[in-house]
Amino acid sequence: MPTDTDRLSALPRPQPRKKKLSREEKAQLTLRNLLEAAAAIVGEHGYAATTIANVTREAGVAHGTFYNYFEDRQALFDVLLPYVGERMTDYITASLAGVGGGLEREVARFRAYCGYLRVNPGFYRILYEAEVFAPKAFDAHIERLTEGYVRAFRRAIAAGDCYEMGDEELRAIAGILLGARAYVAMQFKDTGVIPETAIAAYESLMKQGLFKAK
Amino acid sequence: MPTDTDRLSALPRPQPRKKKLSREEKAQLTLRNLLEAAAAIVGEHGYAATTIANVTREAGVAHGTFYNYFEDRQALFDVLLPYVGERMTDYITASLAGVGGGLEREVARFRAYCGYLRVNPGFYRILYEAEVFAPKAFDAHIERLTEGYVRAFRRAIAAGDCYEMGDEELRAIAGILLGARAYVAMQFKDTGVIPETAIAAYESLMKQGLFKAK
Amino acid sequence: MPTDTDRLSALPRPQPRKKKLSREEKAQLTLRNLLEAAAAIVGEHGYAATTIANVTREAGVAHGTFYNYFEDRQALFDVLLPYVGERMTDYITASLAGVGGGLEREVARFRAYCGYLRVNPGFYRILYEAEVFAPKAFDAHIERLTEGYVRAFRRAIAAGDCYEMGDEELRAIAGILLGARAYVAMQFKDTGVIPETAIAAYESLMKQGLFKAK
Amino acid sequence: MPTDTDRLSALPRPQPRKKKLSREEKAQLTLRNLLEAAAAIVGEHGYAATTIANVTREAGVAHGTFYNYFEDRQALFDVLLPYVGERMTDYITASLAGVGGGLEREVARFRAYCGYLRVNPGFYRILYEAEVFAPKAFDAHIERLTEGYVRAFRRAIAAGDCYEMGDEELRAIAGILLGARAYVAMQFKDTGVIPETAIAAYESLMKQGLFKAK
DNA sequence: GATGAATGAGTGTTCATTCAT
DNA sequence: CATGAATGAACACTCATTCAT
Repeated sequence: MPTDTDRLSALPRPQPRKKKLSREEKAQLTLRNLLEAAAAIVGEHGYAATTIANVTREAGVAHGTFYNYFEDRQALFDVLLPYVGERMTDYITASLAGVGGGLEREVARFRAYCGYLRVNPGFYRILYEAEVFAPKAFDAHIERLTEGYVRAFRRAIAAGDCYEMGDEELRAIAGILLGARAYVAMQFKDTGVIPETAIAAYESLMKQGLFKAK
Repeated sequence: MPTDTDRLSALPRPQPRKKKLSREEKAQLTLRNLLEAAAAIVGEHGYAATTIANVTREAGVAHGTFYNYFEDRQALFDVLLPYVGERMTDYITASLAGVGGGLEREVARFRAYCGYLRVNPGFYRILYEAEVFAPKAFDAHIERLTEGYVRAFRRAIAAGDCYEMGDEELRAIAGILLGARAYVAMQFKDTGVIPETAIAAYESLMKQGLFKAK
Repeated sequence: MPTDTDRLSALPRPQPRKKKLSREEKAQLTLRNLLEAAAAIVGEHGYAATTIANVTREAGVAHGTFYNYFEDRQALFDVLLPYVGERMTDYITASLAGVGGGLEREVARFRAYCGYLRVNPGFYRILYEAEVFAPKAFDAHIERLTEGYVRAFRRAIAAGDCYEMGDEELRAIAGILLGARAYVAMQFKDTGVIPETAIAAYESLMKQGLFKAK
Repeated sequence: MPTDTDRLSALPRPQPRKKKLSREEKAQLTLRNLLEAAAAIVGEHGYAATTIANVTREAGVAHGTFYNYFEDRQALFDVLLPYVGERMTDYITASLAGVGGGLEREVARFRAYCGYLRVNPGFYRILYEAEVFAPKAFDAHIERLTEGYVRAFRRAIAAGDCYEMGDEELRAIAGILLGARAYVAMQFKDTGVIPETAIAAYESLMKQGLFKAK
């Protein structure tokens, strides 16, 4: 069954200018419609409220068509976070182009994440409910971000911007920063406003810690 | 309907000297049984798998008895996190008795939290799935912890252990620390081992931040 | 079990002026409260919505107390229409005191029925839903009214006011008049207004029939 | 949801010449089966005893299939009386073909109604319990019959067979006749025998009224 | 006789999944 | 491949009735 993540990266490809879509192109379009429908519904109402009937109705296809693209409902859930998660990291990567290193870059990353959430508020539910409804995808997502963080830290250490640490510690730090990000996002999920005080507090913590040396 | 949190705190009451339990005492016991059963099931299998039939079977009462104590399933969910959350904070408070202030105390708090999770692994799911299944209880729990953190920081600032900050920043910091705690817990939820490297990384972050001053 | 109709007629008896009620008086009061509560609930929401819990709550007694007065829910239903039906016929009988005979009296009866319904709108549901929920009581009520009608017709015939008819025909006529009454009541159950055109039409029908002789 | 009455009239459609039923034809057949099953059960045991499980078992379909055709149980109830009511009026209309006008026609109508009930004894419960379980359908049914009556009276008046009356009075008369019909039906619902005395009494009432002019 | 907690059978409704067309 | 009707297991919730206190 064609539910692997691999297939996702080959998905939409800005359609050429032909009018008639080939059979495979139509299939890709249907898959895309299903995923976008699922993203919209999960983002707004959560995984639990995301029924096959809802998704197919939103996607404009027949109920049974769903099962031509996904083994079952869980397969959709397992693939949804990778699908939207990639867009999120792409956005952040793009936002960081040209930004310096060390603290400045980390704060920019934090800010970019907040900005993404403001424009894509549904991403919050897709991500954080995934821990319950698509735990494997959630773990993979976290693992992917953690590894990205570790690489970034390695570069920052090499550049002398960051304190020396071993890989295990770096992974722990990455987890801490991801958690920080998540909870700050949670706090402003209702308002939708980027919380400047939170960003300032985050920056201060990154820069000097919380407690004075004795 | 008797599902308010208030009633919970009045729950067990070391029984008076009668052998036979009075009607009210038996009712309190039944409520306790239902809550403990729910905590066990949610902790192990999550809210979604927590059916009324499961809970009542585990509690040793009839199916319908559930509805003498809770308006509906959601009412149970709404009350479960307060019920177990109070035990968690009590445990941490007790663990901190006699511990000094500032960094040392914060690290001890982090360690105590990890220790509580190791002994009560179910708490993790009860807490973190609550964001999905009992959002109000979740928000209230976070708010309670945040306020506790802000008070602790205020004391640390007064003692000169902690950098000066306004209330808004303190709340942001509290959120960051709660998030850090959550994600570290998540990372070792499967192994159940206290992650000493994570504690060391946490301590280092609290002490000096992550990035060197230029 | 004490649910027979006989007991009803011995019910409340304007209480004497004693302060302390004797045991039996208290029991009679409770029975009365249960019946009035049931009448209020059935009248407003129908038999189907009339649960034991509702009735006892409205009557201000414990749930289990119900079963000291009625064998089961059906026993209450079986006794409710006799209870309120007697009040209705008493009212109509009183309204007819001093009214002449023949057509005039029948029209006054019709009018009195409409008047009773306006003041006791709940009676409509208690009566007409009884066909479904308390069929025996309903049949008995209809039989009682039918017999009353037959006696009245006999008197009218004896007085020369009414065409001659045998008992079977009189019973049929009684049914027709009861049905007419019911449907007219139904038509104005929402408005609550006495429908003068309907009364006029009824009178005309009683007086000359509907179709001209050829 | 396809529960509108409109769809009902389009139901059976003498099947085209295919042997295999098309998908839509099978769906129509399923809907028919559900309605006939419901009519049988409601007619025999009443709405209250009509469970989804009963209906689907009788119709020979799976429990869940019911919800492909009706939003919920109430939607079935709301559509049942229109479904059978149309058959009843068709029968009566057919019975009146060639019958004269005025009194003769009205008596024939009454007789036809009794005849329909004898052959379709379930109709009685479907109709008269509808006041409780499907009040909107009941009101609509009554309104439809009332309008039919008013039209018939208008014709009779034009033909000089019937006393002059305004529309409001005609509606009242229609209600009276419907009520009469209902109560007479009720009186012989158990025996199933057409009550010739009742028909004679009805005719006499229509012809000359009940009370002699003074 | 009053109380109200406990009981459990019964029912409506949902929805993922299948499969004939 | 697309369709959408059929399926049936599951589940939440109700409520009349019982009975120990």
